Amino acid sequence: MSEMPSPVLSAVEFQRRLLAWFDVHGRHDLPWQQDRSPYRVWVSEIMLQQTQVATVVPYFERFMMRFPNVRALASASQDEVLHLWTGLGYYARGRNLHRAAGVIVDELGGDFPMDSEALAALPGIGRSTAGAIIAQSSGERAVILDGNVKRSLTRLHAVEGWPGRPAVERRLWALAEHYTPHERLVDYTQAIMDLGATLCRRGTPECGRCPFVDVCLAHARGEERRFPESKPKKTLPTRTTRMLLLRDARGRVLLEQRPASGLWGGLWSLPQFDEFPELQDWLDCHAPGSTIEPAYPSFIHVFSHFRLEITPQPARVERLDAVGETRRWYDPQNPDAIGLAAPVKSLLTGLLPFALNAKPGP
DNA sequence: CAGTCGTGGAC
DNA sequence: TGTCCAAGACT
Repeated sequence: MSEMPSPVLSAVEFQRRLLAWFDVHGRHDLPWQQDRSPYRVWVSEIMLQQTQVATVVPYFERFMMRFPNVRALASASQDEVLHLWTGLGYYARGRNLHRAAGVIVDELGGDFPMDSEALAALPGIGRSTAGAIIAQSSGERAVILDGNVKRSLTRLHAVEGWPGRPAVERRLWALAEHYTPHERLVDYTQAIMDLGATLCRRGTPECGRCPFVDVCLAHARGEERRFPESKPKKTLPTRTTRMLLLRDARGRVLLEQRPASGLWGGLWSLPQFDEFPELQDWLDCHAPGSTIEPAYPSFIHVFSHFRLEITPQPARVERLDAVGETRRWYDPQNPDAIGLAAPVKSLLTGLLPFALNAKPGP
C-alpha cells in the first residue's frame, strides 16, 4: 500500500471512544433517522451535500410529504421536483435525484442496489454518499469521507495540505478506512459526522469535550485552527447580467426556463435583457443608464461567482408572441408549482408589489 | 486536474 | 459589511 494511514489510535480503541461519546452526546432525532429506508437516507444524503443540517430539515420534510417513496418521485415531473428544491441550491442534485429515481424504478424494479459501486453508478451519488447510504440504511460496513470526517481526521493527524488535493484526499480515505468498524455501522457513521459537526467544528472546536484530545496531533501543537488547510483563494471576476421584468396586461410575468446544465439549470427565471433586441431601443429610452440605483438593493443578487442585476424600471407590453416551451407567463397571485430561481421567487412573492409601485431612484 | 455549481450561517 | 465555506459530485 502506497498510502500508509499512520493512525494515532488502533481501530478498536478509536471506535470504543467514539461510540461511547456518541451514545451520550450524539444526535439521535434528526428526521432521516426516524425511518432509515434506503430512499429516505438517499434523499437526505443528497440534500445534505454541501448544505447544513438546519437548512435541509424543512426541505426534507416537504419532500417526503410529497414524494414518500421512489416510485412517487420517479412519476413526478422534473419541474415539480425542482419546485421543492427551490432555495436549496446546487440544482443538479435535484435533477440527478429525479434521473436516478427513474433508473431505480425502470431498470432495477424499484429496489435500491445495496453495494457501494452500484450505488455510485447512479447520477449524483459519489463514493462518500454511496458509503453513507449503505452504512445507514443496511448497517453493512461502508466508509464515508465527508467534510466533517475530513476535518476531524485532518486535525487528529495534523494532515498538511488542502483536503481537496487528490494526494491529501487519498490519505484521508485510507485513515477513514482504517477506523471504520465492522459492527454498529449505523451508529458509527452518524457518530463520526457528529464529532465533526458538533465538537470538531471549523471555527471553534471544543477540544475540552473531545474523546481524542489526548492523542490529537493538531491540539498537541496548539494548532487546531490551522487544520484543515483552506482552499487556495482565487479572485473571482464579477459578471453582471441584466434581467428583464416583463408584464402583460393581466399582471403576469414572463419567465424563461434556463438551459438544462449550468447555473439554475432547468429552473425558471426572468429572461435576460439581451435576448430582446426588438425591445432594446424601447427600454433604452425608458430606462436609460446601465446601473441600478441603490433604491432597489434587493434587485441585486450577489453570488460567489457573479452578480445579477434586474432592470430597475419594469417594462409593460400588451402581448408577447414568443411564448413557447421555454417561456411562460407566470401569475404571482396564483403561482404554478415550478422550480423558480430563488432570487426570482423572492422578487415575485415579496418584492414585486413594491417594485411595481415604486419610482426609479434619481 | 481544475472549474463549476447556490444559498445561508457563522464570525 | 466582507470572507469563508458547509453531510460533494460532475465535467
